[in-house]
Amino acid sequence: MKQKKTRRMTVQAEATLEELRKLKTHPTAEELHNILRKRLPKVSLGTVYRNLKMMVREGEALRLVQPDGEARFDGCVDVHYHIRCRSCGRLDDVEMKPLTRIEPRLQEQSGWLVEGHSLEFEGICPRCLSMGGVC
Amino acid sequence: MKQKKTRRMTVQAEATLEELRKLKTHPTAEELHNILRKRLPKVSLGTVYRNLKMMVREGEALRLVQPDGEARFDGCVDVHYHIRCRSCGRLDDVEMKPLTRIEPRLQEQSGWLVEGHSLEFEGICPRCLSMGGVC
DNA sequence: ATGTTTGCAAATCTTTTGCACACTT
DNA sequence: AAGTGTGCAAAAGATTTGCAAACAT
Repeated sequence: MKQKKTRRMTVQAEATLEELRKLKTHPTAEELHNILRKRLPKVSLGTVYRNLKMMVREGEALRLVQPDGEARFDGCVDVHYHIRCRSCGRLDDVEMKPLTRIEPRLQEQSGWLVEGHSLEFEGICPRCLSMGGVC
Repeated sequence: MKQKKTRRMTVQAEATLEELRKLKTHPTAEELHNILRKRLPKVSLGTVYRNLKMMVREGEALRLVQPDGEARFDGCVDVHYHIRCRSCGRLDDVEMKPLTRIEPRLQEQSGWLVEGHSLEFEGICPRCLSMGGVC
């Protein structure tokens, strides 16, 4: 028979989820690691990755891939959209209510079972605009 | 003064663009490399990457990042959307006309200069559906 | 002739994994 | 006590880069 595979609440896992939820900057694993080190000086990057992966699997966090392939993480799992700055790379949330009609419509005419969508904008952020597009 | 930096049309670059445009499967660099080898047995993966990067920079191809961070390339640069199968990973084009109203609307109320968007659906493809979700 | 592109291999970068030990339950 | 999570370092996978030779202009 199978093992129980019960999930344990360690200080590392707890702190990771907590800090991620606190941040609104969609940090990379490494950025989050640096922040966590202030509380837990010996926490390893590998552990951060392991816990982030668990959190994503359990639906407690989102994993967002950047154009360069690096991942950013989001502690808010409600459906929402993002916008990325082409100049400085920052990733912000967007104030826009979720599109609810497109999924059923696509499902009808496509033959796919449509289970979700992600929408990401790109452009230049206010800060970079005020600095002439370079920041 | 600056160099000219003229782009040269080598057989490798030409074949890469040609094969990519022919394919509708959004291949990875490695998949494309394998296809190219049939025509150019000694073409290197590095060269494929270099040419793909140029093509993306010049607006001749799109680079699409997958959840695992690996990139897929698309020789069609018209605005269009994709859908990814959660089961087998395939990435198809979607028949849907581009959303034209969301960008200006977002720009007005956000303070960003909005220059583009990408929309990607996910679900289960017809083939996986017919095989019980596993293919 | 000049300067860009190539093939090769080594280097880089992000993420994963094996292992022995610590810790949660 | 049983078995999961951790830290560390090594491994893996994708992409980039340095270099000398080949090639396009």
